Amino acid sequence: MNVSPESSDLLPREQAEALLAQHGIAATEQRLEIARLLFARHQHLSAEQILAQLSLQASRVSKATVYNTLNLFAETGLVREVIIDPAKRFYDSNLDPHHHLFHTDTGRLEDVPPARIQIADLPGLPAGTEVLGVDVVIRVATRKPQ
Amino acid sequence: MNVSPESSDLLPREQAEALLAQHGIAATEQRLEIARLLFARHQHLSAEQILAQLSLQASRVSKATVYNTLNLFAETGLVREVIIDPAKRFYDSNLDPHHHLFHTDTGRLEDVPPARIQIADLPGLPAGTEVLGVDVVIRVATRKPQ
DNA sequence: AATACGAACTAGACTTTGTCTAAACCGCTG
DNA sequence: CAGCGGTTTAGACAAAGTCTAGTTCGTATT
Repeated sequence: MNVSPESSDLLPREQAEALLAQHGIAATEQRLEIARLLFARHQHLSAEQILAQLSLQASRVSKATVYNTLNLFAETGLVREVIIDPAKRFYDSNLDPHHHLFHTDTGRLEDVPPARIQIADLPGLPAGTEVLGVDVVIRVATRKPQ
Repeated sequence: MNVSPESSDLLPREQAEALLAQHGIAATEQRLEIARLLFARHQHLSAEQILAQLSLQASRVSKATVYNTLNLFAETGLVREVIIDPAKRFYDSNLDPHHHLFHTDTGRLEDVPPARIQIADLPGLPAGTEVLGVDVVIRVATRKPQ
C-alpha cells in the first residue's frame, strides 16, 4: 500500500546542481543529496530529520557533514534558518518571503503568506549594520478542552 | 571607582512580592531573588547569566531551581521567553508589547518599539487554536568592513 | 602513471543547554 | 510531633551542535 515516500520524490539531480551553482557552492555527492531532499518541496526540516531521512535511503552522510552543509547553505542564502523551537533549528526550503505559524504543542511549523502582515518601516538601524532578515513568528497552542 | 553593579540595583523586595502575587506564584526566597534581579530593569537574561549573577551575590540558588523558576515565570506570563539565539533562551523582563532587534555577531538583543511595525491582520487561524504571541525579530549584522 | 595539494568528508570526542530523579527540606495542619 | 504538599538541591542524564585529527577524493603537475 505504501510507496516509500522518499525514493520517489527527490528533486531531480540536475535541478539540485543548478541550485548549488547559483549560490556558488561546489557540488559534492553529499551536498546534492541533502539539497535534493530538502528542496523536494517546501518544508521545514531539522538537521536530525535530514540525517534520519538520508539513512533511510541508501545514502549515509555523516552527522558532521549534515551540519556543515546546512550551515553552508544558510550562509549563502540557499536555505533559511528558522529559530523557533528552542531545542533545534529548522531549515526552510521556501525562499519566497513569508512568515511562520508555530504550533507549540505539536512542534509543527506552517508558512504564512506575507501579504497579511505589514512591516511598516523599520526603525532607523544603528549605522553600519545590515539587516539579515525580519522574522515574524505566530505562536499558537491548541485551546485547552475547556 | 566601580560600585558593585548588582548589589545596589535590585528590585525592592516588596515589589517583587507584589509581582509574584499578581501572577499567583507562591513567594519563596529563591523566586524572589530571581525576580528582584530580572526586574531590576528592562533586560534580557539567559538562565546561565542569572545563575552567574546570583552566585556573585551571596545567594546560591541551584541550577535546577533557576530553570524551574524561569519556566514557571514564563508559563504564568510574568516574563516573556524570547527564542532568538539558537543556543540559549532569553527571558525578557519588559512586559509591554514590543519587538526585538538581534545583533547576530555580538549576541546583543535590543527592544524595538511596536509602533513602527504593523501586524495588519492575522490570517484566519486554524479553529480551536489560540495565539500565544506574535514575535517579530529583526536580525542584523555589522556590515563587513568592506 | 605517480605525486602533490586543497577541499570535503568522517568518526567520535567534546561542550553546552536544559531536563529529570531521588533525596532532603520547610512550613503547616491535624 | 507526625504527616503532607510543595520547593529546593546535587548530580546524573539527554539532545543538539561543534570541533579535531585523520582519511578520502578530485584535479593539477610533473
